[in-house]
Amino acid sequence: MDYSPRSIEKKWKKYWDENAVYKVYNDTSKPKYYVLDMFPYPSGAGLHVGHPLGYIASDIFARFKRMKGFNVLHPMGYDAFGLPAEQYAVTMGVHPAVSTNQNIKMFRSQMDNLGFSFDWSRQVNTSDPNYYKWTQWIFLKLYEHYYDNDADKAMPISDLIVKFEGNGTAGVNAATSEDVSFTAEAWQKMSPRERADILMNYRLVYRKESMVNWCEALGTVLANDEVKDGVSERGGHPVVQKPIIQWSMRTTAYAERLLSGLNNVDWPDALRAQQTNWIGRSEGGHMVFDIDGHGDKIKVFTTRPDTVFGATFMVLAPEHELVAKITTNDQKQAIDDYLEYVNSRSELDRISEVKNVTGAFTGAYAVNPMTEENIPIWISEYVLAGYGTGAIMAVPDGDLRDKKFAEHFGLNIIPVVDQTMYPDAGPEDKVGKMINSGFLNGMEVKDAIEATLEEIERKGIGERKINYKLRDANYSRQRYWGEPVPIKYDADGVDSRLPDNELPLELPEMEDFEPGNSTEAPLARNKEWIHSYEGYRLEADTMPGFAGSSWYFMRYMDPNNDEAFASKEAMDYWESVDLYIGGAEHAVGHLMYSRTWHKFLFDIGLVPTDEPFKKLVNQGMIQGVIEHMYLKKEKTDGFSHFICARHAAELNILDKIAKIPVYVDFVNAYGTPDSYMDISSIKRFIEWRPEYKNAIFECSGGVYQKGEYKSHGTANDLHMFTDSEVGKMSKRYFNVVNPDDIVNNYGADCFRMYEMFLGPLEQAKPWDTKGIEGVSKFLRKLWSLFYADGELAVSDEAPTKEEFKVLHTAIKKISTDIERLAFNTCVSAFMVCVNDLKKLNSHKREILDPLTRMLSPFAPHLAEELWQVLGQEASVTTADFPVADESYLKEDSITYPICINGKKRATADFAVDTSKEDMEKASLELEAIQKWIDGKTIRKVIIVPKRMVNIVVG
RNA sequence: GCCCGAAUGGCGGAAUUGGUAGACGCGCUGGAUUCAAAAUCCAGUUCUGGCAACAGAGUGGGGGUUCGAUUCCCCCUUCGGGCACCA
Repeated sequence: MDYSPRSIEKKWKKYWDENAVYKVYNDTSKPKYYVLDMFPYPSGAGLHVGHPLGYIASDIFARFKRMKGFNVLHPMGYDAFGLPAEQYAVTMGVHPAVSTNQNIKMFRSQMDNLGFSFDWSRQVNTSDPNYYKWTQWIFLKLYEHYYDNDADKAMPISDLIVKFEGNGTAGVNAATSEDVSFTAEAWQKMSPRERADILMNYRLVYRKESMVNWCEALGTVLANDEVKDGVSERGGHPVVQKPIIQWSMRTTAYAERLLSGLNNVDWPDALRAQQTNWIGRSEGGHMVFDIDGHGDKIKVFTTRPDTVFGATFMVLAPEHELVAKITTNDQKQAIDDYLEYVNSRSELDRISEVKNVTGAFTGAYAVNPMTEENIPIWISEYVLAGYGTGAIMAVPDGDLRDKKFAEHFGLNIIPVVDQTMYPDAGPEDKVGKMINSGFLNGMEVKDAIEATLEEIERKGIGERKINYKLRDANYSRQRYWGEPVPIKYDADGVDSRLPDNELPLELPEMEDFEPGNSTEAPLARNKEWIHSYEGYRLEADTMPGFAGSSWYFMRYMDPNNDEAFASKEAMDYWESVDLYIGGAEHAVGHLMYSRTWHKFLFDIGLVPTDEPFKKLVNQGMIQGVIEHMYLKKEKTDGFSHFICARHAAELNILDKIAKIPVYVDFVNAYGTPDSYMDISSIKRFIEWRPEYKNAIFECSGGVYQKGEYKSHGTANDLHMFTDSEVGKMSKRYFNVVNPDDIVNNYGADCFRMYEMFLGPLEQAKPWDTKGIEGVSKFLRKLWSLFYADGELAVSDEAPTKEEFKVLHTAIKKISTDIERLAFNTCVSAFMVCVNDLKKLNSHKREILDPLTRMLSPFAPHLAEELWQVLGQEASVTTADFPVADESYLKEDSITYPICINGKKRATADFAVDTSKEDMEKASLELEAIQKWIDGKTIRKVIIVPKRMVNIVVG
């Protein structure tokens, strides 16, 4: 009988299905382990070989843990709401509900092809009303809480109202959008609308007019992490800043805990660094400057209070609220012109022209509180409205940007830090001695910072302050395909929540779901739905994609509960995710939002842990080979003109060519430095791209056009080198390898093992289809240990010590390597083991039984089949993972390298119990060693047990 | 500009706490089998010199610590990823 992966895999897939082998029960008698994959959004593109990498790794680990006696939760679901799903629907011209369902079916069938051990009965789908009911419910919990800075946790808004009624804002220390203060009496006198507005200032999800990233092409607001390089992450459309009334989530309230929590998780350093950067904590102080002739004051944030004596001007963000107030009549025109210029610029313009110095003078002056001197107030783009207070004290001597600004506009520069003692330091380094700085003169910068902070606190003109780059997340999307926000407004605009028993607030069916070209959301067009509640108007914006994905991992614990998002018992048992595997692209988006949600749910006692994901691993991308043809930018006699890549280099015209990607299978020897196209490949190319049917193809040997090859004299055929590089696997590079094809040719087991064999899980690595032969060969070899010459070969004979040694070496290596997720070396260990057994011609049951169990996480279908061949009844996935017996690994004697000054010069066998003295003596007497120590003194002899003998001579 | 990470044969990559560098696979070379091919099996494969035994060099480059460094420390180069006027 030959190894036939197709029939085996079909058979066992059916068996697993029918016997619900992977169904998980909340069986609290066993220790639990939770292995999670980042769930996919069901796009229409289908999987390529890179996608399943993380799923395969998590599946191997989940199966391993299961065999080690853990009750393993290993679920899968779909992130079906949100922009990508809706964009796909819009481009395909179908309803997102329809396309989402189709895509889910396709994903499911592709995943089923690979033998994953997901418990599909726990599947979640974020666009299912039974699921998003709880997304809305958690949203309302956020809405009903505020962040109490003193308690350092979320507290009910109802508590806050009690405080307002008693003492107004006195004694309230909470995270807010704006500082407000009022008395209890004032609170009593407020209208419902005024009170509602006040409370909004505290809620953890709040509605407010704020500057947002508006993407016209997508017709919606985007969160900061959805904007990359000034354009939308999805589609690369321009993004502008625009003031819109919309919902936000007060992530900033959790900034400090999001930062400190990173110390308690086992995550990759790169990811932690990225989140740390994104949070961007900086210590400094607030300082208040009087404005000459105005009652208003300007508050600034600075990390360098010590340099205040050198603050020779101030800069406000163009959007700063005081700009209009303080601008003098003389300067009004200049300021208006500048504001118009600022408004005309997109995010992309701002980013690409960072170096340009621009600004305008308001005509007003502030008073430097230390020097008492009047300093001019300017506005400029380089001061951001969203960070700090949107205003700075400018110290040309302490900050390069301030310096450039001062030089450009001819403003005063006072040196305040003498850094001559630190020749390598720049102005941004906090070192040097203070000069021209009154009471600070002579102090070191670090001491001066402290002294200034004490001084401003004493004077009452400022205080210590920690600032974060992290911004509150935009929570509204002016799109159709998302969770409706369960909030209604009365005629006065007073907001209120829907009661729990009205949830879910279902997304209405709409034929016309496309985004409008204004900021009005599609749901606003559905008048009937909007006015579902008599006398009220429903919120028309929907929630962003990250809403549903911020808590889905808790739902898997108890997916069908309609009393709670998950029962307390289920959560107390499963607790949190032990291992989370997914792409690094979610570093600051999904992972930041879910941590915030989780900390909030922890604060209000609804989840048992503060952090959701204990250990996290980013799987690396599997890359493809991209082959380019070189096309001259200018046509020749009206024809497109392709040129051999090497010939173009010889002619030195590389700057005059465009690279166009072609299907890799048009190219001979693709992926190598010698990849090239000949006439038959060119013919296939022309068939694919008829617009080039008359194009000229030129290499150093000749020219091909319209089916005719004209040699330059040499007899060579057309041989056009292409340009190979390794890069993303993507439709636009025509280099996508479909896992279904690989599975059809080699089987899922082979595909799984090969993906793991390619390299370390976390590393990017190129796909090479040829290499899979090695794994395929290994599987057939393994099969031949069970069936030799088509006959069942398993024998009940007792194995030799040598056979046991081969087996237990592999068990030891593989079980430690699975634990550290080094699956690539596991596959190597399997190969070594099978090769050795093959050499020993070993077909013994006592060897093959543990080998089969050990194989099961990697090649589950094949392992089941072999398990049955061995005469076992139940599924191998419920068997125990073998344990290495160290007694077989012990050696009677060990071969030691004998080194002279660290260089190996001989080897010698020593019995394990040989004393160090005897080993030293024997080593020095070795003939091969004698010639190396001849005439030299022996300084010492180092003996490292089980490793080596090193003789130091000199 | 700032913050991470990486660099090992022709290629993908191995190498627990510093202890025989190149496991395993691909590719390549030679051989067996075959009428022939595929498949399979065996042997070889870091570089230089040598028929060989063997010798020398060798983990991006330069320095250091050590009996001994792919591994630890300092400097530099290149590549990859992230952030980007954050006061």
